[in-house]
Amino acid sequence: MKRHQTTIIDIARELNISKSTVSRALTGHPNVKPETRKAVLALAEKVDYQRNMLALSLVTSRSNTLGIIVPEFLTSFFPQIVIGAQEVARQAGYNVIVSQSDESYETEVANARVMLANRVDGVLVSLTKETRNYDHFKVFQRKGIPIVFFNRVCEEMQVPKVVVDDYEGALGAVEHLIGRGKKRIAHLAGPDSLLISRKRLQGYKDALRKNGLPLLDELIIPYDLTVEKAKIYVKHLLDLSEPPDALFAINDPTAIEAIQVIKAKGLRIPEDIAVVGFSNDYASALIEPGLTTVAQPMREIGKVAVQLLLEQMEREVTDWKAMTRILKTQLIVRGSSAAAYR
Amino acid sequence: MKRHQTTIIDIARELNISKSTVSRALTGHPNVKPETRKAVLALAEKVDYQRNMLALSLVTSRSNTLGIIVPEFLTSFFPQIVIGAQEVARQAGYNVIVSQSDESYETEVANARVMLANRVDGVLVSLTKETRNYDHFKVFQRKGIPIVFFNRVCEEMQVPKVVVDDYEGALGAVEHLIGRGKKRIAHLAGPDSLLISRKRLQGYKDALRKNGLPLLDELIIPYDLTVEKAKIYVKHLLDLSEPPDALFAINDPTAIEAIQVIKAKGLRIPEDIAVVGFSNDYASALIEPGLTTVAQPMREIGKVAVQLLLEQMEREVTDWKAMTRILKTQLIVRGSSAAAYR
DNA sequence: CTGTTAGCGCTTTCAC
DNA sequence: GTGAAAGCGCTAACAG
Repeated sequence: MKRHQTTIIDIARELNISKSTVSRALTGHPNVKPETRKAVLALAEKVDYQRNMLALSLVTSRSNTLGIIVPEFLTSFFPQIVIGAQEVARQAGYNVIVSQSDESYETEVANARVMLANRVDGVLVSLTKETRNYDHFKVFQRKGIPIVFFNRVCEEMQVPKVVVDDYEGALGAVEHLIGRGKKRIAHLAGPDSLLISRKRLQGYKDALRKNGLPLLDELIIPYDLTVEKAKIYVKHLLDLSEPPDALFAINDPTAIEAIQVIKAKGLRIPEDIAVVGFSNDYASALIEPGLTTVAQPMREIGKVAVQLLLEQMEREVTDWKAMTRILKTQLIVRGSSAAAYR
Repeated sequence: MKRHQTTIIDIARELNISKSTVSRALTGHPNVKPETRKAVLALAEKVDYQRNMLALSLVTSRSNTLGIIVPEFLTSFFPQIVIGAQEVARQAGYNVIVSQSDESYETEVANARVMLANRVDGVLVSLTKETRNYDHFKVFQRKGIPIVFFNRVCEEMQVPKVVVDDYEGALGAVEHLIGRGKKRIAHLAGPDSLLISRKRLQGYKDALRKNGLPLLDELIIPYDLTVEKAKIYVKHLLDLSEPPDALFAINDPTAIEAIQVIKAKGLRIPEDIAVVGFSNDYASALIEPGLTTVAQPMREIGKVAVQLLLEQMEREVTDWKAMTRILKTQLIVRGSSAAAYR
């Protein structure tokens, strides 16, 4: 089915002028007689003319589009970041293509191809938990297309990154638990491939160390971030001969799952076992008890990432700034760690 | 900053053949000598050649892109639909551009423009709660670009629509409450502009009527779906001289807000007042008590919508099928309406 | 102020 | 099997 969309040629013919003049009138070029401009604008409006961005992109070799690749879309975390990103992008006159990789490396590679084929002017990326090879992103660098990582960043690439202070956040969260008198604090950690996992783990470890608590291997469980595994490992922890009296989870979905398991087992939160999560997802204020968590400024992450991207786009190709912007987190104390907050 | 991306001309020059041949080799045209093809493919791979979809789109006047316009991105509802939609779109070889309108009519109009300018081959739309004028979507029809509405549909346009059975869902939910012995059932309804609001309201009314319960105006409160208003109206209901013994909310965020307010007031759920929501958002299983709700098949909605869109795209322009696909809902009973389920 | 021309990267006749 | 040429819709010199 071949459609014919109205073009500047149609308008030119109708008005007996050249298409250049129509183009100029439409783009606000100064050198156009007011009446001519008025006539063009009126006709364009009348026939629902929409400038063909594809053709424009071809001639300017800029698509005016930014790509965003996120690992998943299940909780509100990444959608919130996308909202922030879209806001800044739109203000700067850019469209946004979003694709989610379903935590699959293959899909991520395919998504990167799509972005490339659609000639995005820049791309924002948060990696899947599977990604260990970054060739599909290095291509962007080679082609001079700016790339900015956020949240789940690629360490080996020298490009701008936006993260939160995972180490500080984790440290503060665990010290908070220690402050509530907890002594056997377990950590459900993320996969070692993700930098956020390692940073948060480090924060956990240093918090224990600083406060003279022993670091017990049996209380540190790295896992793959799936709900099913979370459930299994929490059960495992509770069944230890000497179970933990607190649990610091790598993220909120995990912490929430933990709370369900703990409650099902008839234990009291936070008296028997306290729980702290990470991110302050929408759901964390809703569960019972409320989840104490390290809040991340989601929208801000999206905004800053786009700003960094726009800055890169105005630069020369070779001049990559590999700075990392670290945003602050904030501990939000709720009932899962402090009975008074119930 | 002008970048040079590798083109078929570069490859042709390198191999001393014409760009036509390169094009043929790349697209799998039969009339290419095997060796030539092999050489082209090898070089393309080596230089990270990515076919420029913009140029392709220009010549084929198809962008291979579908647009999705959703009203918001705050809960998991629309993101889930997007996931389903992307899945089917990808399988059919289409990319997806997503934009969210922030429940703002203005933004929706802008988003529609973007889709048009980017020459999407088809568009999926769910309206904002503000939208009363549909000119920005009628343009698609006039230009012969297929459009499919889902969830929040436009009644006055003769195009395919995907909805769930809001009437049946609401009816079943309210009858469930009646079955639990509730007699003064309030309804926090959505704005009258949305068909889903009216359908669900109708289901509510008919359920009361069928069961010989009075229809009380003071117990029906249409509102604008904001969290703040939800809170105010729930408080208002609880302060009535004769407060309701159950609450049917237009959606889950509203129901969840209601539960918070009711608990804060020290009333028991479901004994003093039962609550039922709509959609089965991620959070509804997490709150305490669990929220009884009318589950919608989110991913399925996205999938079916894209299927309908693809069907339209294979048709002649004029031949619009205005069928409405109605998907089934399922009542999920949890503690907010039935103590036994706690 | 306006028209003419060239060209962005690609596919697609039409020749050979 | 391959090349030459035209054209998708638009902008950007270059002339007038």
